[in-house]
Amino acid sequence: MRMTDQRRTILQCLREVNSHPAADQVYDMVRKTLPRISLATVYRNLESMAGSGVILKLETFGTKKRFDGATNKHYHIYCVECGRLDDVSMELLDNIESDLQSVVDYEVTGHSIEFEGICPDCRE
Amino acid sequence: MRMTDQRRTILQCLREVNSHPAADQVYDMVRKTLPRISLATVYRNLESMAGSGVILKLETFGTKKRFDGATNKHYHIYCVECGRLDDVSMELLDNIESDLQSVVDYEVTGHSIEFEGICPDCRE
DNA sequence: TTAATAATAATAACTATTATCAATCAGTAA
DNA sequence: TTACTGATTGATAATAGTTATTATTATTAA
Repeated sequence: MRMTDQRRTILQCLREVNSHPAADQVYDMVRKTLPRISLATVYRNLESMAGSGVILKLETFGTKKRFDGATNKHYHIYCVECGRLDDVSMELLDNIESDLQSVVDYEVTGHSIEFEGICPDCRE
Repeated sequence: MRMTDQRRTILQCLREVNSHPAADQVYDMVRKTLPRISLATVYRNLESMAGSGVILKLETFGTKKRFDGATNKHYHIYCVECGRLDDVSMELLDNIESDLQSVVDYEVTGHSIEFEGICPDCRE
């Protein structure tokens, strides 16, 4: 994988926020540095970096895919009012995968937990 | 909410399978009984029934929304190879919501756990 | 320096879903 | 029963998010 300006800038943007932006939001951020970048380039690179494990792709909230510059596994909470997504500082439940493995025919390879709720702002 | 043939048939189809079909799969099933039903009607009714709690909408796997005729809360496991989605018989972790509530500013209203893995068929 | 390869920008195409709207229907009330 | 009225329908256009295509540009290897 070649390190292009576009790829470097996308990664930089993702790493300097602690939100979990969708592709169009990353596009807006990156355009401040590279105004001529194509939206397709953003999608392409987010996808390939997620594939190689450099970033994390979150397919679990709302309709858009979200991306996360932090690759350490953690859980999330999602605001049902505004779509805001925050990290949750809760220790991982590692044992539930092996618990499940003993009762299911699948080969269990992972799990994720999403909480939902109403964020401080939306509670007025 | 008026009880139309369309609505009744959609609900019936959902209840008689234990898979978690997406809208287009529901459409295919329903058309065996009502060949002239519109895809939009299927979407419309799935959405309204999910809104009123008659069925469950699962927004968490892949790109399509999945629907579940069973409304009792339970966890799921998703095959990363073929997209198959199965119920998991594991007791609900009710306490994790209150655990989280004490460390987060959100008003926590729910949680879901998704496991992923490789289903028996895809392991060959 | 040239040939091969990879990545890009622009945009067309695609998939899933939602909105629009005239026609029809279900449920009630006479 | 029949008439009424708003809910629902089918057909289809529109939209949102994403992916594919393609000609062009940049990088690497020979």
